[in-house]
Amino acid sequence: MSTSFRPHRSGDLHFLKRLNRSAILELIRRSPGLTRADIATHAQLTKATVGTGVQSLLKQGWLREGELQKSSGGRPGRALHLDEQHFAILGAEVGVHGLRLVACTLSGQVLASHHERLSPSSPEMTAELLANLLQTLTQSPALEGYCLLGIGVALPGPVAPKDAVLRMAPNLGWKDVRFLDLLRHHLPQQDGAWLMDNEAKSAAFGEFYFRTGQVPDSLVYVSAGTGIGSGMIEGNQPLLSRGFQGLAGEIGHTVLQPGGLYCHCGNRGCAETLVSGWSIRAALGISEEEGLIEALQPRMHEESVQLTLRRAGEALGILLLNLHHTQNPSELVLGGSLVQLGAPLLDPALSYFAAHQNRLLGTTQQTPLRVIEDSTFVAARGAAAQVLASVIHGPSDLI
Amino acid sequence: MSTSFRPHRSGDLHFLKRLNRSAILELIRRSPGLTRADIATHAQLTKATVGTGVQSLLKQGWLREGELQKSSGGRPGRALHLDEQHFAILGAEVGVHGLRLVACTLSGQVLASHHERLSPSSPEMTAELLANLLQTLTQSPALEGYCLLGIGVALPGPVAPKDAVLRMAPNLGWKDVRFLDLLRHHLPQQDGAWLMDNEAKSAAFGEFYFRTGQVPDSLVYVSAGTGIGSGMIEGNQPLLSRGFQGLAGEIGHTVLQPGGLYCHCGNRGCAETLVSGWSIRAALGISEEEGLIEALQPRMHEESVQLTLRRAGEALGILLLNLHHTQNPSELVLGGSLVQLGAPLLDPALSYFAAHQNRLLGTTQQTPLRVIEDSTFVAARGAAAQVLASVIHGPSDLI
DNA sequence: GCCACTTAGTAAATAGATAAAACTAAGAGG
DNA sequence: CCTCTTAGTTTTATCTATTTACTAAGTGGC
Repeated sequence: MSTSFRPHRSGDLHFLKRLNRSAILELIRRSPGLTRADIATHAQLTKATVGTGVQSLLKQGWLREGELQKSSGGRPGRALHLDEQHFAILGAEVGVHGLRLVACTLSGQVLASHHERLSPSSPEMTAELLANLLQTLTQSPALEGYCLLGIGVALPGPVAPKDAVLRMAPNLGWKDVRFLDLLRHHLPQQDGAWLMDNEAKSAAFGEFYFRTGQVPDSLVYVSAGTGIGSGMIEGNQPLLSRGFQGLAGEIGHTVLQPGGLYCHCGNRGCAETLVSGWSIRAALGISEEEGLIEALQPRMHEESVQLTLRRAGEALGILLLNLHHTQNPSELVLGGSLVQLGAPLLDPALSYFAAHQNRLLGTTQQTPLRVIEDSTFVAARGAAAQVLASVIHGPSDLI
Repeated sequence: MSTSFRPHRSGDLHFLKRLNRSAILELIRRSPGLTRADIATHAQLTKATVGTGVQSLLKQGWLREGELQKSSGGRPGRALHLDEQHFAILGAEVGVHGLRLVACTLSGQVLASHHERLSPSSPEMTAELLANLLQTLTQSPALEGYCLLGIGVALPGPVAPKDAVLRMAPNLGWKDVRFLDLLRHHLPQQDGAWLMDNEAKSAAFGEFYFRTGQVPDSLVYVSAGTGIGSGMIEGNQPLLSRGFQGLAGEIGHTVLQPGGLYCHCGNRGCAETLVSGWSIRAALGISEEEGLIEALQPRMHEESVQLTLRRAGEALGILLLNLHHTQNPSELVLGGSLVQLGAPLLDPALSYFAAHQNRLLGTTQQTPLRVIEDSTFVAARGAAAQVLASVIHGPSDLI
């Protein structure tokens, strides 16, 4: 159960100042080119408050002034943009088949990236390798002159909400790993904000946070790879929920087929027994050593492959529908390596979801579902987004 | 899809004052008897700020001073409590088989209640009847001298998140009903805060908000009645998510049995086809007119009844497990009329959940699950709790 | 009983934030 | 060139929390 004594938010004048500065920064982040006057309108602050806030954000290197706007019968305003040349954030994903690293700007633009294929190894060795790769990345010429805000790490398993422990990673064979501590041991000089989260949650956050213009009210990211995970973001909140034990979003272990096949977790009929990298491998006799996509490419015409993928796709469709009826996000995003299997898997999933989602309400309004073809760096970039948000909204002295 | 332009929170000095006042009030609400000094410690405010805040809350009728605390070598502090004699809140639930009304104090203590059995009728007639019953309730002697903060209404169906529309209530035969507007038409003189929500969400909120002492980090309430719904509250937030179309928590329509029985929503294999008041009636040939519990009581020994309830219970267990793997609350609460069916339904559910919940993490930590035997007024009281929270944290001038 | 010590709570002065009002800047349009 | 409009800054005012000093009210040692 739990239940620390967590009072409601209170604050002093400094807190208020920070709140308003971050609101200004978020507005410009979402809508580059806003003027001070626009911000005053949208944030419900006075011109004076916005003026001083913007001034300090300019000085601190968060913003830069842009061109004059077109006038419509008055003094033209000056556009404000994020300063893309001052701060950068590091993000990394520890995946079952390799490490992915990115460095990106405040807007999420990738300055440098690296993808290192490797087989699962111990937490310690993985942390050491990742530390070295991060060290190399920070020295890349693209990062010259940037000030690093921190490091975010996405991991393939549930992460406990408070104490930064990876509870387990079945496909890596890890259990109760304090990965950040291991990493920090090899990167002692790197300061700033450090955090880690489940990869689907990092990905969800990044897909939400780095979007500009129209932003959905809520978004669920479904990560379909060796396992199936999900993350939800809602209400423009800078943090996203991990659940009590870090199990929030573990939709791969929701039961879809009572009495069905045994899952590696010991339960029967988990969604992952129907749709996941490992269950497809098991069904089609593909070893861990082979790449799933590469192994299946030449066998796509086989009937057993088509049938397996169709069944997996239907299960994925059910998962999407169940998310619709539990979280009901205003947008769904589907990523992960299984997406590369293409139509044989995705068509049944998408058509099941499209056909069933409106039955209950009897409407025709479809929840938009976006499929990310290449999600290689999505989780790593999302982890960087989480770091950025924690700096902007947390107790940092950089803002 | 959606996506209004929703900026991050900003605020002025008045907002800050309100924020601190509500933090103080929430602390005392959760831990009656705290002194000003305790509050200063917990809320991280100075003694002076707490002092002036408490003073104004005393004057406005939110708080009252209590006894002196025991001294431990210094001036004893004075205990602060909610003023239980000044404000009251009305809550109502429109159920399939009747109306439930409560009036409660700031701590959730029920001052007066009423349960009116009736069969489904039109929204207009129901609203008129409820208005009359509320009117009567407000004139009950127990409410003498109380100042009413507002009215909350819980409804048996998805409520759209923004525009206060009951999207549908399958078991009432309603669709797109602006119930508050109908109700207000018959209660024009009643002012204060008005709101409505889905009954499971109201119940979830009330079970969380009116608890004192140790409070769970998150809580999911599962309402098992004619249909199955759920609501989740998390992170001490004063509001709870309805999802984009109001479908969040509609776990009764998650698919548990692909290709299973047809549900009234038109899909197949929804959880409600396995466990719900209507599916149990259908399976055992019990008409809408009879009370389900009353009809089953004498038939409990029949094998078909036992089998039906066992199967329903297993499905309920799967639902609980799936919630565990999607939301992962730190506490589960099970309520609704089906609870009255007792062990034949509950035992399979609870034992399934207990046996399967720890498989993934391999721990022995059990998520506490509380079964509410009599949840008659839980949703109505929860709706009142929502009103109270909206007054405390909203833009009211009462605080 | 006296006195040092401790903690609770209040009062007055101070600091720091946003707001309000006045002002300057800069363009459109007649 | 003048008026009107909008953007942004400066100055002043207001408001809130903090700081500091103080009063209140206990404990415990002597």
